[in-house]
Amino acid sequence: MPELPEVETTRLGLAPHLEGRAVSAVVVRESRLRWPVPGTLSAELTGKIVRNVQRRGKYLLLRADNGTAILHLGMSGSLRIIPADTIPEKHDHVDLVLDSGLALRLNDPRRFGAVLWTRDEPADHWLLTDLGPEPLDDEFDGDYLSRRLKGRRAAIKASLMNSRIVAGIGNIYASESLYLAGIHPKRAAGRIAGARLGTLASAVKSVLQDAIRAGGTTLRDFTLVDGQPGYFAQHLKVYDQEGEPCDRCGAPIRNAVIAQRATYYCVRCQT
DNA sequence: AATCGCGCCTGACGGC
DNA sequence: TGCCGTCAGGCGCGAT
Repeated sequence: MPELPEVETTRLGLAPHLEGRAVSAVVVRESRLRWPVPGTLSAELTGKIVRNVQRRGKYLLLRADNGTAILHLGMSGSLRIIPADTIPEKHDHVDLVLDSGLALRLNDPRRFGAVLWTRDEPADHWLLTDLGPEPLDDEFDGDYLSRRLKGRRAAIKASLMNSRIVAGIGNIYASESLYLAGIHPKRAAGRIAGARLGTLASAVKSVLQDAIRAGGTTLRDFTLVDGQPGYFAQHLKVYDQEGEPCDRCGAPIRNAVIAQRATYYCVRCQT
C-alpha cells in the first residue's frame, strides 16, 4: 500500500502527537513482522522522549536521544493515534503508549511491515544506506536521472520503483508519473532523451505533491492517523482505471504486467 | 553490475 | 454456502 505520499501524510499526522512526548510503554502483541520486532525495543524506548518524526523514502523514523525506531508499513500497514486504552483489534501488532494518554498503534494484516531499532544514525542503517535520493529534493532532476539510467535496459517503470535509484516511488505513483510525463512504462530506461527525463522528474514531484495534499491514496487498508482515508484515489488518471477513457485522448487505459507488477498506461499518449 | 523470479503473509473477490 | 485460484500499495534475496 503505502508509498511515499501515504508515509508522508502519516508522518504529518503523527508528528504533533509524538514530538516532545515520552514513551511510557511499548506493547508488542505480534513480533513476527517482516523482521522480528527487537526484544530490546521496549527497554530502549520506554521513558524516552520522541524528539522528532522523520521520513526517508517509505521509512518512518522516530528519533529519541538514545536511538531511532525505524518503521515500515509494507503492503498493508497503517498507523493510528488512539486513546491508549482502546481495545486492540485483529492485526494490531505494536503500540507505543505515550505519556499523553494516547498511543501510536500499528495495524498490519499481511505483516510485511517492520519495527526496528538502531542506536546509530539511521542513515547508516543497512535498510537505508543504499536508498537513492528523495524524489522531492532538488537533487532529483533530469540530470540525475540521465546519469543513473544511462545504459540501463530495464523498463523505465521498474527503474522508477528501484529504491536505489530513487526512494519512495511504488506501483501507483510510478504509473501516474509516467502518464503525466507521456512516457511509455515499458521503454528502456537508458533510451529516453535527456529533455524527457527532466519532464519525468517534474512529473514525479508534481504527482507526489498532489497526492500528499490529498492525504494519499486509500485503496483498501490505508488510513490516516485519525482513521480517515486519503482522497487521492479520486485523482488517479491511470492506476486501477483499466478500460476507462484516457483524460487526454479518450483511448481506453490499458493494464499490462511489467516487472511482475500491474501497470496502467495510455497507449496513445505515452510513447 | 544489472535484472529476474520468488517468497514472505492475510484478505477480498470472482467463478464454479 | 464453500472451495479454489488470483490478485494486492513492498522489498530483500539468490540465481542468472
